[in-house]
Amino acid sequence: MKQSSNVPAFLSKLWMLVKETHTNEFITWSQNGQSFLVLDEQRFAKEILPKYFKHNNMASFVRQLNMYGFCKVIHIDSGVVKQERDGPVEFQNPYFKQGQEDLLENIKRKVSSSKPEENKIRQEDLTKIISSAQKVQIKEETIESRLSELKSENKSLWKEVSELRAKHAQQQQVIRKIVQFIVTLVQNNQLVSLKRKRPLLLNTDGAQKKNLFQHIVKEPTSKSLRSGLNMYIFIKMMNYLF
Amino acid sequence: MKQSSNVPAFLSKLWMLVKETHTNEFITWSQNGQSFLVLDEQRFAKEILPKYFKHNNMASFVRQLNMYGFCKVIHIDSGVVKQERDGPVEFQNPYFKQGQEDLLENIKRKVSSSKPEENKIRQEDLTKIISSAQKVQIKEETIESRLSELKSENKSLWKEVSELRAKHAQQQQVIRKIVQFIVTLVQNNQLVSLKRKRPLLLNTDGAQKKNLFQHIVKEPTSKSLRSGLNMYIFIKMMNYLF
DNA sequence: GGTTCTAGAACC
DNA sequence: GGTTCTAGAACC
Repeated sequence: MKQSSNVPAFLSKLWMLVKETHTNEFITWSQNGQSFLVLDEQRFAKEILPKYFKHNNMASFVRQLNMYGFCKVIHIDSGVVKQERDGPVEFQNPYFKQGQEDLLENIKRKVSSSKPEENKIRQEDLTKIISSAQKVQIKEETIESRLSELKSENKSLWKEVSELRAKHAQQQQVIRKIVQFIVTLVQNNQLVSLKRKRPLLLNTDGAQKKNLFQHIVKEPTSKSLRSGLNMYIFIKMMNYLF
Repeated sequence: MKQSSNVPAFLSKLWMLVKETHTNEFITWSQNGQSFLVLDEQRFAKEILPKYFKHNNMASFVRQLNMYGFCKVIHIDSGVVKQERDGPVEFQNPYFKQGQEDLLENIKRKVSSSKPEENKIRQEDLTKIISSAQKVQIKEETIESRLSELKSENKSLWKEVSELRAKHAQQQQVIRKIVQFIVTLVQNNQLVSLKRKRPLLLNTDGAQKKNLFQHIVKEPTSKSLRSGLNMYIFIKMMNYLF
């Protein structure tokens, strides 16, 4: 089989109508066979149409033609649209040509009302967009909240760091003063009464600790430690401390 | 003047067509005067229409009727739509009633193609929505970035706080050890050689400082300070420090 | 997929 | 605002 089963009823009937000679008084091919003409619209509608279709309205016939992609051919005379009254009506479709019945299968009926779907899709899309926008907004609010918390925490932390640094500096000062106080005591020979003889430890492992001492005591300790005895007391204390 | 100047040409012509007796063969009021009938559509279109309008097409006439809110009246017989072939066509409009010409001014022509505007508005709205969504997204990214920075800063701060606290505790320990060391020295009477007699200051203003001492020295200082002389040295040191 | 009524849109 | 061609949409 060729295409007859694939062609809608309307196209088959139209093809027959245009081709059949006994209807050529009302509907026939145009001179070049590229379109067809309806010669007497009123009689065609009332006498011919009901023989092929379930109506006798030209409007319904035209609706079907448009449905299948047929367009009315506008006649132009010298650049001016000239639609002569009661003249023939001409319709054309790129796949409706005289002698080329095989082209009919290319004519497709336009899908019925795709717009509702499009509108629905648009509404769905809008709904999705709005929904996701709300989610983004909520997320943003959450982040803003978290940001606010972090800022607050940060502020507290900076404050604590500042206070701790101050405390640290203060304690450093306290330690320095304590050591200086002891050094002063030693320098004033208030501990001379202690007469024990012990080896000077500074020469053995004091080198490493000297830096630590100097870091704490502004005054160089060397002056303070002339006496081996004072040095002994001092080193004992430092060993005790660090 | 009443309403004649406010009524569109089509409505005036239609009113005239329906009212005039010489056209009643083709177009006239229905029996109850609530609608009008076109009795012979084909002859009406070809013979009457061109006398009143610039065409002879029933379709154009119907298009205008729809444009002005007229609706075709469907005839129903015993629950079934019965559109008798070649029967009269009936149209109705709530403001087109026999004998009530004053109602005509209420009939408004439907606005021409409001849909393009709606579509444009929709597109504009969509554009705005998308634009604002992008802005929100950019804002969110900025906030996320700021949040990340803050988190990082926060982490560093927590680390520094931790370190400072440790340092503080360590220094506190150092100070405590220093003081304990000195107290030990005093307890061992290594400073007994200093024989100066001085009043005991503790009784005068030592009360406030006692707490401070106890805070630093774990061992109660009272035991360590049995000797007035040792007490003197200790207080001197504490005065020096704080 | 066919028929009908109404509306959109371009052009006048 | 009017006319024309085409399309939407409901109903069959």
